[in-house]
Amino acid sequence: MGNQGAGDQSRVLSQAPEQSPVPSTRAESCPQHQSRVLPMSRHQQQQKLSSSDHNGVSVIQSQPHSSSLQQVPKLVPANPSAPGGKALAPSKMKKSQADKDSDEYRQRRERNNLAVKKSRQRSKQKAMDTQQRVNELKEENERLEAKIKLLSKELSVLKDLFLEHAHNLADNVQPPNVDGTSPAAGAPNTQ
Amino acid sequence: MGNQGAGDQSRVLSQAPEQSPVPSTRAESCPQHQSRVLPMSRHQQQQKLSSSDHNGVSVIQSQPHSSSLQQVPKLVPANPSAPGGKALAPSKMKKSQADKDSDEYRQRRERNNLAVKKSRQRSKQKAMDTQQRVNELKEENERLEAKIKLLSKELSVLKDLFLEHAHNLADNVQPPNVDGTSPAAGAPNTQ
DNA sequence: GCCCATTGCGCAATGG
DNA sequence: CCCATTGCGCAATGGG
Repeated sequence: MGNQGAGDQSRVLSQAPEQSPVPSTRAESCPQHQSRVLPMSRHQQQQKLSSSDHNGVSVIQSQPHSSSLQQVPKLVPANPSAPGGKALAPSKMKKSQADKDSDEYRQRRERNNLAVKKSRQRSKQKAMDTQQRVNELKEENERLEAKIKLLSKELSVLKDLFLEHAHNLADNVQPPNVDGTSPAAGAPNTQ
Repeated sequence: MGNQGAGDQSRVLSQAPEQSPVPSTRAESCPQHQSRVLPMSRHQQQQKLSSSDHNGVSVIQSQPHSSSLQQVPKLVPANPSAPGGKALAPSKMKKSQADKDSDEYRQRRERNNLAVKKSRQRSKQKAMDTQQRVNELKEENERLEAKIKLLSKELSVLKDLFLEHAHNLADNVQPPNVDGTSPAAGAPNTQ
């Protein structure tokens, strides 16, 4: 959605009502610029790991409302427009073009691109780690379940043994007594 | 990297060596086009969830080598250039511009953008689910550990009881018999 | 104020 | 041909 252009000189086709809720600042001109050699300063490693370099992309950016908000130019090519109010003259705008050609701008972009690449790589790694953690935990879980099973079995065996023993006592120690008045060896608690 | 421009009509500033390792296909003109209202056909829901709509971005695309490979135009605005060989005349190129303005192209882009948004949303969701899974498994683990602890304790208590009982037997059932010839009530297996 | 990190977004290539 | 996924660059924004 974000796309909107002011100086569209052709191709109006069917729609294009030029709605633009923010009629303010708009870029008109649109030279090609680019072709930057990119000094690759900074860390200058130019890893180029996942290099595809598939396409040459030129991006023409118009700072519409962002500038109208009179914010700081941030990374964007020092937006000298937006004098204070909003919606400046729809004339000269090749200015921003120059900004994009600026050495500084390209450097900033380059650095940001690296940062982005790094960030994404980390993000992906983190995701993989999390998945790995899931697998580990699942394994651990199975181990624990098995142990529980074992312990339970052991416990039941021991209890049975106990019971049996009690019976033996009842049978051997007090064989004559059959009326059930025997205090011990009652219904064994199966707990 | 990829960026390069040919038809910059003004503003050359300092650098701009116009290197271009791929002298082939290049876009020159650079109208603003855009302002596309985007019919939002297809599903036309226009969720606009994370809407920022921060900027209007025009992208001028040159299909350098990809076209030289004489591949199918894919999504790119039907690249009629690349007759067969490579590196075509650096002249007319407003053609591709028209392609980008094409209704079809915009529709394809729009659909792709939606697909991308959807895909990313799912991806993010999946990541969150995985994280959630980790938490659940961790909890489950604790539960199991606790259970193991409990069972172990129970088992040890039972064993002690067993032992004690055996002692009692030895002491009460056969107090007179001290020579150890008694068959029963030997050393209880501690197992 | 600058820098890096993160995030949303659009484009294009590619896989299914 | 369509959609899904992925790599990438841009810009906005957050935190130091």
